[in-house]
Amino acid sequence: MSERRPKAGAVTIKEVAALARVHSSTVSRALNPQTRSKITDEVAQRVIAAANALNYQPDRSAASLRTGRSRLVGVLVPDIANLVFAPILSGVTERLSAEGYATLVADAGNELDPQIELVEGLIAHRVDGLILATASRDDAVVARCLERDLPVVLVNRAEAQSRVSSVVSDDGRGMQLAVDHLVELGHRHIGHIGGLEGLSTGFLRRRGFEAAMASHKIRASEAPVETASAYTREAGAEAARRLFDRHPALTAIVAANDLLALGAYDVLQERGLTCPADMSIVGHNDMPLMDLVSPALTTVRIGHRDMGREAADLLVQRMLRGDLPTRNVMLAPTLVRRASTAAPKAAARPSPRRAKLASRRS
Amino acid sequence: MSERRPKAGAVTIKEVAALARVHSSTVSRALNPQTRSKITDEVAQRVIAAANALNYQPDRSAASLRTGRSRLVGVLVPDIANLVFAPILSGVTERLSAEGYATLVADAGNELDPQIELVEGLIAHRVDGLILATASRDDAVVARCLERDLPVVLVNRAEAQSRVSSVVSDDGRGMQLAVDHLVELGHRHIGHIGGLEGLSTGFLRRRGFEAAMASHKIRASEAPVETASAYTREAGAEAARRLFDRHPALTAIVAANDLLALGAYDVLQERGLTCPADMSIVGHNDMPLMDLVSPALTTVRIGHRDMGREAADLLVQRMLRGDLPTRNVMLAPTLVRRASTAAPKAAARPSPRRAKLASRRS
DNA sequence: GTGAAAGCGCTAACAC
DNA sequence: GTGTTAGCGCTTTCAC
Repeated sequence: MSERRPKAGAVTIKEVAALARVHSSTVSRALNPQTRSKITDEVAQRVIAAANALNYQPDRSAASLRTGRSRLVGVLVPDIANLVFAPILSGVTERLSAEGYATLVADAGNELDPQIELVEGLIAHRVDGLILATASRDDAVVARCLERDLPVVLVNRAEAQSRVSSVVSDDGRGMQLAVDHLVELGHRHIGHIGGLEGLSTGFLRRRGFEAAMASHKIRASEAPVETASAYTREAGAEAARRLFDRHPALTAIVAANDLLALGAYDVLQERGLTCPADMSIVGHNDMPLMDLVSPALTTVRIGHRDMGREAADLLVQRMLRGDLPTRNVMLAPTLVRRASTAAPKAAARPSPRRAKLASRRS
Repeated sequence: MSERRPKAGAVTIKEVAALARVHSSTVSRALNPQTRSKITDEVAQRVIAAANALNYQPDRSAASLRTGRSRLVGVLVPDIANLVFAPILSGVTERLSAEGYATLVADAGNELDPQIELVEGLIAHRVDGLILATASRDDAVVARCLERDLPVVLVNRAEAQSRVSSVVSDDGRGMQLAVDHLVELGHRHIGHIGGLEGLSTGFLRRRGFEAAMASHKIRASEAPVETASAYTREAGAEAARRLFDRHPALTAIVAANDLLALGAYDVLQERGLTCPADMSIVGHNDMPLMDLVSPALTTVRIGHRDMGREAADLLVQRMLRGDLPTRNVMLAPTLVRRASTAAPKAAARPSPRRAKLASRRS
């Protein structure tokens, strides 16, 4: 018929059936844990022996066609080369493969159109579910999946309305930890390099920063915010420049993520300033290697691997039963104190309160 | 029949055919670029309009079952959380998705059994080909794929015998660059922290180191090697300790990769030594962030993203035509000079040649 | 408990 | 150029 070259070793269920001298449907039943009980032990053993002898692997695309379930899960990440997604992917694939699912990874960027296109491609492969690390606060991909009744779980970034389950870090709490730490060191003029407002991480961390500053009775005018145009070192540097230029009294920066913080490092260097002597900096994420940059970055640690695992668990449950309520899991972040934060220079703006707070440091 | 919940929007070819008032096979032909020419333009337009109206996506598992081709490619990485594999994956998925393939990523570790199991799983999904970033110098997974006539391309690590196509960096050349640089700075006692000898990277870089040292007429006794038990910072630290303890005259280290070099950093720190004043260190790979560690790491840069792209290209061609000769592509590495290398301390071992070489530095 | 038979959605060989 | 038909390999209903 076609010129398709049959893969050597692509053993079919019929060959196994012939070897075990049973019907192919019996082979199917014997090999499926769900239906194994319907078969005599003796026959089942014979089938299993035959399957092993031939190194039989059921064709999943045939099974998928028949059952409507592919045991394939799609994962969309905005940038596979960005270091924070590596541990997320690691957690996701670990858990999914343990549950018998294979993972289709798509590097989808931040634009909607390619994302939709990639999702359509994944749907064409009849994925049983989707994990999105790309979600915006109002995500069109989520809407599309909802229409199609395709199980989805969000990871790292959540939607504003909780239409689907998600696993994220408690971003507000993370910012409170960061600000508390700086205030404790004696800082009162703290700036924020914000992430994109369209993403939950950008939005909630900015709000968390403002709330945390307010909780210390610091006026908004002494808590300036500059929003970066992307989660990159370069965009972080640009925002840091604006912040430093407009607010020379600043003694500390809280960045919405580590890459933005590293951009601030670059600006300090280009201006001949040093961290933490001239400026304290706090990041967010604790990406790999943040303990080795110079100065080692004080940052809010998120358990990205756990986040990936949890998201995979949620998705597996949702794929098993479609009627489960959506769950929005928040993981607790922790502050990792390193060398990029210290008390502000005493000379900067002497004040009784300042001196008192500053003296607290060990 | 079954209790399978039909996915909303899972439009079949028959529905498209009904809407376009043609037979399903005509729809298939009209939508397939290969067979489109067999159809009248007018009918084709009608079919395409109907397909768009219904948002039709052909079921790839059905097509796969019929054609024997799944448009699925499996990628095996030894550690998805290891930063060097992120850019490789990025290049691979970029190129594969451009060619219409989806990528099944498996985090396979370094053990053979789980690797085989994962590959069997990928084969069950009827992948059209495999990209292995996991290969050992004599790889059992490759053997298995060869038996099954499954297209494979190796990336980053090659086999000793070139049974299949591969894309790797020229590891020997990389080591020559590293050693040349150190010798030029005045170093004569240079140690090597080697990678696993069972992997081409470990084996060829160690041999490259020895050859490069010999090319400078440095005796093997002044070019000691310690092999690390894994490509990790911790294993690098252990090997560095052995090297320093046994060869106190050493003034420089060339590590088989960046992580091992960072392990050497850790040992210098624990012994109160500084790099590059007391010891110069060169890495290999130029992973992300190596410019930001302290001191910024001098290292051999490999174009991992390009490597991934090339490997994907090779695989696509191999999947199209099975009779292509194997190709073993070597990418040229470059040396990135940063702050972790400098001339050895003049005091260390004064000698006329040493002084002369050292004086060369700018 | 096992066999027989149908059919998932698609494509390609074969008619006309 | 288009319709008809068969069948990819599997699972599941239906018979016995």
